[in-house]
Amino acid sequence: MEEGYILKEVDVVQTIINRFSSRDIRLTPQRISVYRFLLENRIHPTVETVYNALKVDNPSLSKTTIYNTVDTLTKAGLVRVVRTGEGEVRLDGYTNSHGHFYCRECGEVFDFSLEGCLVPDSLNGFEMEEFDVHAIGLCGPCKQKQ
Amino acid sequence: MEEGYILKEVDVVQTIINRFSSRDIRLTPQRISVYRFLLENRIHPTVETVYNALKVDNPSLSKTTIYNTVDTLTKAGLVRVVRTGEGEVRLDGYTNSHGHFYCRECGEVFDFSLEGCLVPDSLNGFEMEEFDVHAIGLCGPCKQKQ
DNA sequence: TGCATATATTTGAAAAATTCACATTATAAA
DNA sequence: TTTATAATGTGAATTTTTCAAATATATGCA
Repeated sequence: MEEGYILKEVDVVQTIINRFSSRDIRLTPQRISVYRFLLENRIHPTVETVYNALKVDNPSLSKTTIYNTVDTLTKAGLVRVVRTGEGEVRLDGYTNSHGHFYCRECGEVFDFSLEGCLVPDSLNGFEMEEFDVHAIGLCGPCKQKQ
Repeated sequence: MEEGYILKEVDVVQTIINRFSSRDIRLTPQRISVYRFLLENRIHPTVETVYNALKVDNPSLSKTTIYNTVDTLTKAGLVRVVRTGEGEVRLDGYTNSHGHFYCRECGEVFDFSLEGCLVPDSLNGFEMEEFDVHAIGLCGPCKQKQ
């Protein structure tokens, strides 16, 4: 299965196991639940949101573990840390190329396509490892309410 | 004079006075020195860097004033707050359109042109207020050293 | 020039987010 | 099952940013 796309629910856990195994990431319940939450909830949650959601089923879960897991999965290319223009840290379990729009009214983060946005060529001699595009403004619903 | 370009040293203070006055920003020595530092030092400094640099001539300067000033000048469109992909807050006294490249080795931030990077059209009904592009990687010098 | 008023600065404390050290516990491989 | 290695959880520490309140300053007007 190609990575970066929405998974059928029944496949999720097996997919996570495969991805972790192929990257030599140890399988722990905490890591699986964090990654699963990100794959099944495309809401660009904060660390706090993930923590609160998973604490319900695992009261001993610690926030440090979320930070550690995000770090591990980010380095493995399975998770992206998105920083909104206002500095909030949001998590994304999908690492295919896309931009992020942050609504300053409701706080929601929306994905958008980066077609037409070419990587600049004025950086000769530089080695680009990440390329991020983000926008701030009002989303459709919030714009209409005004 | 068009805004957003490098100023001759002799013009800087008068330019700052004009820009502040036309935006009803009170002229205080602290604000002038912060903005002047950003215009004369295109190094995308941190708040800490600005604070340390200006403290030399004004020992009673407080970091809160830097934060307040950055806030005021950002809202007035004279300063940009740049957040590197790694989350560091950097300041930029130039608000014309350009992207930012962060070197993860030396920490320097480089400007690059955004020509060819079109604002996406897949956001119909949204109101875009800011549009930021940033990259992470190795700058030329750091790449060669490796 | 001096006064009045609104605004800015400073200080120290507080809050929020993230990292750290270390003891405990769990995973994976033999 | 055993063992070595690695991950988790705890609480404290660090870092960055914000806040409230007292003091000081800038600006407009007499």
